[in-house]
Amino acid sequence: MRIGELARRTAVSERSLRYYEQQGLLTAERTPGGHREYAESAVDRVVHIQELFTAGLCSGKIAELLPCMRDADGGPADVADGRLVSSLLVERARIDGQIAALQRSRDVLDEVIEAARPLQ
Amino acid sequence: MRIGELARRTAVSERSLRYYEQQGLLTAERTPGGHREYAESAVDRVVHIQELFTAGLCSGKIAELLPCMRDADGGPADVADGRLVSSLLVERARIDGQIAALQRSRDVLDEVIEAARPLQ
DNA sequence: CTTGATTCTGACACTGATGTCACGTTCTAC
DNA sequence: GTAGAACGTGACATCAGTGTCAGAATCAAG
Repeated sequence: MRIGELARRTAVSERSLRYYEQQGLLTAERTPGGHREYAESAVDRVVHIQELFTAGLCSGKIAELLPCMRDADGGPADVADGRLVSSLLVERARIDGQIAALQRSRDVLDEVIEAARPLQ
Repeated sequence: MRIGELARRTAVSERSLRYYEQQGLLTAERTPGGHREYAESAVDRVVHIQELFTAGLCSGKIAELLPCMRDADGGPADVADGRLVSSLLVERARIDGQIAALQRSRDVLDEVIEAARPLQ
């Protein structure tokens, strides 16, 4: 499929898809004229990329991580080395902290929302 | 206490504390010479602010929210109106989605980390 | 009073993903 | 082959919080 369709199907802008490619997160064949031609599996991959971005990983980390992920079509192409694992452990701790902060914040929001309920 | 001590006790830079004040998130008395003098409760407040920032709220939303929060020293100074409540419900939904994404990402990380375990 | 640490304001830089615009090329369907 | 949609690249802008620096003023202690 081409970039327009991929953008539509993933709800990610064409701009971002090109950026992902530039960062080494996403690859595409090219038509003779130079247009990108994506495999079907690109949809899943873009979803994964978005999730990891949402989780606060930067593109560099995602680029290291992706080859080690079990893709929709097949097993992982690579296994993390020690350096990557230790950096992933750091990310994992950060994510845990962020989940905790989000839950606390959600509780705060709930409290404020609940306090306003009688007035609604 | 002064800004240096507050920065030390909250592990937030002086730069950020001044920024919080500029955004209306934090207030301070001033010495005759113009130096900021913080109340003891500022520590808790900064912690709250940081949590909300971590949760992805922008300073504007935090500024609206803070007066409605139960502070360490006393009840909420204000109650959210309908407009604020509905915007908080949007934030809440966003936070829920973000927690879910973080958990999925953490699972992905765990999978990659686990796959590399035998090699450690 | 003097000295050194702290604080003040203001300005500019950065980060990193994304938006947007310009201008040229390719594709598709008639 | 031609019109219009879709795509290509490159450049610059944006956001929001934070870092950093300069130069001046204040504070606390000797």
